[in-house]
Amino acid sequence: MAGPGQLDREPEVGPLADGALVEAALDWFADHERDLPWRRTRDGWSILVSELMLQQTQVARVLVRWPEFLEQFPTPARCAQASPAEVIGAWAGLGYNRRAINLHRAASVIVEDHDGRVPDDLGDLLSLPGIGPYTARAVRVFAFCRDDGVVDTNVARILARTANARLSARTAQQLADAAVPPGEGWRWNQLLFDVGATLCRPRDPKCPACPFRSGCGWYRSGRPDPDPATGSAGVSGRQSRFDGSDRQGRGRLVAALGRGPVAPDDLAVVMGWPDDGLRARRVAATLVDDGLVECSVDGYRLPG
DNA sequence: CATACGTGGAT
DNA sequence: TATCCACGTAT
Repeated sequence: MAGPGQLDREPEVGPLADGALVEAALDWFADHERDLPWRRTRDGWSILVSELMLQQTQVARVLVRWPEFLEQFPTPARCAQASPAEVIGAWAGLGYNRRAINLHRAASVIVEDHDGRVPDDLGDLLSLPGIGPYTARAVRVFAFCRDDGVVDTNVARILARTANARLSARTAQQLADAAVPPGEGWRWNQLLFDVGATLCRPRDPKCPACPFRSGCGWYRSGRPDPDPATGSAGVSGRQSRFDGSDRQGRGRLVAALGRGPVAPDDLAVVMGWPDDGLRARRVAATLVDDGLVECSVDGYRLPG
């Protein structure tokens, strides 16, 4: 069935699924593995919390916050028993506060539907609030030693560059899964994270030091523009400005509520829009919708 | 499929 | 000082 269209088809098995390349990469990892504390546990809850934090926060800050959170909420049951306000408080400063609420809700589902243990079934994990394709597979691989491919933005970039193609989400996941050496899911995915973080950077990638260079389609063709990672599935693009955004006001309100309730008359000032009470109430309503904030005639507070 | 979502660091 | 960047999920 050879035809003109075949060359345009996305690959089903990429260059990473190659024995020699796998060996080179595992050797590289043995010498360059980052020493991160969550790599020393296989506890499902600890892994789940670390992955949720690492979605949005730099490693340096998670290093401090992860053990603190787990000390306060060492199990799904202890998290589910706490009030949303306590979990939001423990999340303070990490950003994307909706995820604190989702974590609290996920803990409740884990207690009620899974006997208090983080499930290892992909569908069960995906059905938990705040857990999508990345986190579900990360938990399966890093807590339960499954052989899934874990596609974050770094892995998505590696996949696109080695395949020298812009990939769809489906193809990226397929390539990632196909590349996992059987029985080596944990090591393989951790090493891809480290290659992405230290070598296969968005700009100025360190190709000469990369264990994948001999099989990398983009490198072998001379790294032409455009970078195939640009616009490939799972690779982050540009973002809107934060200063003056609704997000900024949401963050200010949640931070203030962590210190105590806010009266209706203070809302606009707290959110940073002293001359726009309408906007303040509108944006505060989105936080109420998210379950992050409660509102009454007395004012605003975190949900007890 | 494009956009909203937070905070801090890098340039 | 201003701008850009990271990070996956929900919708």
